[in-house]
Amino acid sequence: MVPELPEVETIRRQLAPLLVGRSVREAWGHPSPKFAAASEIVGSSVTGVDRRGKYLLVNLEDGRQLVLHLGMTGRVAIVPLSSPIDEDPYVRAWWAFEDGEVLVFNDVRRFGRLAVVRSGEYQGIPTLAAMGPEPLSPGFDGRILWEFSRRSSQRIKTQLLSQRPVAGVGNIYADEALFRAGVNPAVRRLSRARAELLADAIKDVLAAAVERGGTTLRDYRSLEGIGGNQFHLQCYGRGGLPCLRCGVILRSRVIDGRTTTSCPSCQS
DNA sequence: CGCAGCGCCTGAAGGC
DNA sequence: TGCCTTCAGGCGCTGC
Repeated sequence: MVPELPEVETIRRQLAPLLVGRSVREAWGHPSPKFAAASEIVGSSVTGVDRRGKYLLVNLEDGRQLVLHLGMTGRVAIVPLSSPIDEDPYVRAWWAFEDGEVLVFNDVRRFGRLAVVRSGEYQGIPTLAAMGPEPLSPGFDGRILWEFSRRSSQRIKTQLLSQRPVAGVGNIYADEALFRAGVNPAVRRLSRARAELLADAIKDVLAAAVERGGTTLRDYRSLEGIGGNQFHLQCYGRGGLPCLRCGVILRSRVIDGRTTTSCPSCQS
């Protein structure tokens, strides 16, 4: 639904070859402080596109980065300059390149945002500055989750969504990983053994979703269309339906403001 | 410093 | 059919 790590990574892979080497000739940002910085990179050229958690990092030749967060409903697209960009009321920013194509950032609900920073200087973007390790990197393992949970008073699901123990996990993949690891989303501490199970589940769930091009539910679209992971969800969105492992009816409830689905038996 | 609470947004879906 | 309410939710900000 919402772009989480697999969806942002899918977009990054599609966007990178389309942007690298191009120079911004003209740009516009919605006057809201969330988007207004778009025009600061006129004259800069793109050297690469990276990702940290759910943030897209567009590297510029002048040592700065355009940081994009898609929020819930954000989308990016590359379109010809001749397209009717102004007719879409939800375009929040665009960047026109020398060669006549335009990167468009569309976001109906304006939960997304963008920033232009000196490369790696994220003090103005608190979640990015405090971001935990990339889950598909060697720097992430069960010990990280175990130690974080020892120091935290929050429920494990809320810890994951904070982006601090691990990067890029949102509501869909938190529910999926907790289900597959057999961990109750409401617990506040993890045993070392359960932390290992949860770390492995996070890696498995995210890696599989990246391979499938992300999960397409309501809002997410990659540049090239839709992902395929929605057909492989075992827990998210299945409240009231039988657990695929044990048959007990899955329970949906709100934990710290987030709809959460879990198995009362497998995740006890 | 950690964390709870709140506000931001608007289309979709559900109730009557 | 149409109006009203509720829901979706990532993250920044504020204040304890």
